[in-house]
Amino acid sequence: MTQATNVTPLFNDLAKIEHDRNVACHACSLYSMCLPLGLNNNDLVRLDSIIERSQNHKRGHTLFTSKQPFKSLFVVRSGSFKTTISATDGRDQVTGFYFPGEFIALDAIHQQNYQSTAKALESSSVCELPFQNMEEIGKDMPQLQIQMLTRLSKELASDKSLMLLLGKKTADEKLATFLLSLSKRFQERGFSATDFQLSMSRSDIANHLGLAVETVSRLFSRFQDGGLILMVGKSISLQNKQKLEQLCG
Amino acid sequence: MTQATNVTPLFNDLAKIEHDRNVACHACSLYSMCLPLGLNNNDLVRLDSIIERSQNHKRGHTLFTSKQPFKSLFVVRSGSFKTTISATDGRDQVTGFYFPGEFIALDAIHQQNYQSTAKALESSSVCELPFQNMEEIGKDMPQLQIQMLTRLSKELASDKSLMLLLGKKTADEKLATFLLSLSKRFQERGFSATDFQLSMSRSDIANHLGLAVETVSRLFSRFQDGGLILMVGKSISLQNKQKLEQLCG
DNA sequence: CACACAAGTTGACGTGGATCATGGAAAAGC
DNA sequence: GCTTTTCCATGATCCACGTCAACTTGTGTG
Repeated sequence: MTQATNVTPLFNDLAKIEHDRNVACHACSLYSMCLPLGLNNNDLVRLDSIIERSQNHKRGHTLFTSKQPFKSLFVVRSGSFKTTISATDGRDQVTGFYFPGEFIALDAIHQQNYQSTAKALESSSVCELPFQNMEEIGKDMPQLQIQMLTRLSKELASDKSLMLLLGKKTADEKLATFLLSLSKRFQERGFSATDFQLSMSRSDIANHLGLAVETVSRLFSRFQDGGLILMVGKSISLQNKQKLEQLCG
Repeated sequence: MTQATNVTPLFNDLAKIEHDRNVACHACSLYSMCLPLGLNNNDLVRLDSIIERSQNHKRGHTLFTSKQPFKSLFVVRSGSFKTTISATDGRDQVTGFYFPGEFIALDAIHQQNYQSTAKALESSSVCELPFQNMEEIGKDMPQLQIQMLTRLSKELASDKSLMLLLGKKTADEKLATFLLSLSKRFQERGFSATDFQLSMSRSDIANHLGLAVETVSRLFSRFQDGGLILMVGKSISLQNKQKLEQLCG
């Protein structure tokens, strides 16, 4: 525990990054990794005008649920979210975790309804993009359309990697891959690539990776014993990224 | 075997559907489920002009491989394809099977390179859409852009379902889900929903579902013994769709 | 701060499906 | 045609990970 106080200040906490609800895209700290990248000033203002910036959503708050009518796309502004889909018998699968600058609900565009359920993992906020309006302004903004295609394509690619993970990897490989994927995404956002908070529960992680909670728990312990990581509650520090990379397969 | 000759004429064989290489979109039998749907005549002609229609690709032919520079999207015109991605150690995952009217390589848009490898499962042909040109003409054709978004979103949704399958379902549920998904796609294309050819090998199926070949083989036998299906080589007939649906979970 | 309840850890044990092994059937090459 | 190779089926065995159970640690609430 004394160790914890040592380490904590370094750890990223995405919920701690306060965003003024009224901050426009051009002034947003996420600008460089968000949708508006590459738009000219006029277009940016127009995009800005259709965006609805949310209040804070508390941990556990449901952004939308599967079967609700599809109205808007969402971009995480602060905090983090998970999405899940359910089988008929209630089993569900965590299909993704979403961090600032990332889109939620892209899989709903082709339908009248959301395809999944999105929940905040911590205090979080989003930018809401009413899809009707996006279609409308998109007609005059080819650059925006390209951006959207790119975003969708990127999520597609990462979903395919997850298929490889779910279908072919062992438990160790799964967890190592997961940790490094988080690491990379934090780094892209200007945070430490080695020290961060896991905003999701062990059981969310287990579910996402197709494992049992107990297995994840044991693996964290083994990784720690092996000097790969250092965990204190939800804070994790990657001690040996090279070894983790070897483990990914 | 005598039974086989009885049944065979009914079975769909996508490779058998001959397409004149020069047939334009408006005259194509896939029109109603393909990209151009909803375009006006002018736009259709313009889209038509950038499409390069391929020769026949033989079974096993590689359309593109991962790491090759991304140049074009492809739409299956006849036959079928599989896509795979590989782990560093050579293990690979069949990420999808593609039938007439379906897009291949949507996950490559955001990168310079293809993210996966695409192989023909049988004698097949494709329409090639050079992406540069698509971007170009897309600027004046919002309807085309929407179509593209919709297509991407649809694949995203089906990938999420596959995650649920890979992460949470038992072997029986996996296979039942797979068979019904094929059934649905054949039906959408105007073919029998119950009698069709499996153009992919057992091992492709196993790989795609995160199972061993032996397991798939055993399951086919068990399904047949249980009166759920009737198989002769690569031809399958779904005898009890209702029971299969119950099995999906 | 104490109480209740959810989340996480760890051990013992069981099992679904992988792996290994063998033989037959179909397809591909010559 | 014959040979070779790949594909498929089925039985015997094994093991990675799930399940069950008991305990500890965190967390939110009045």
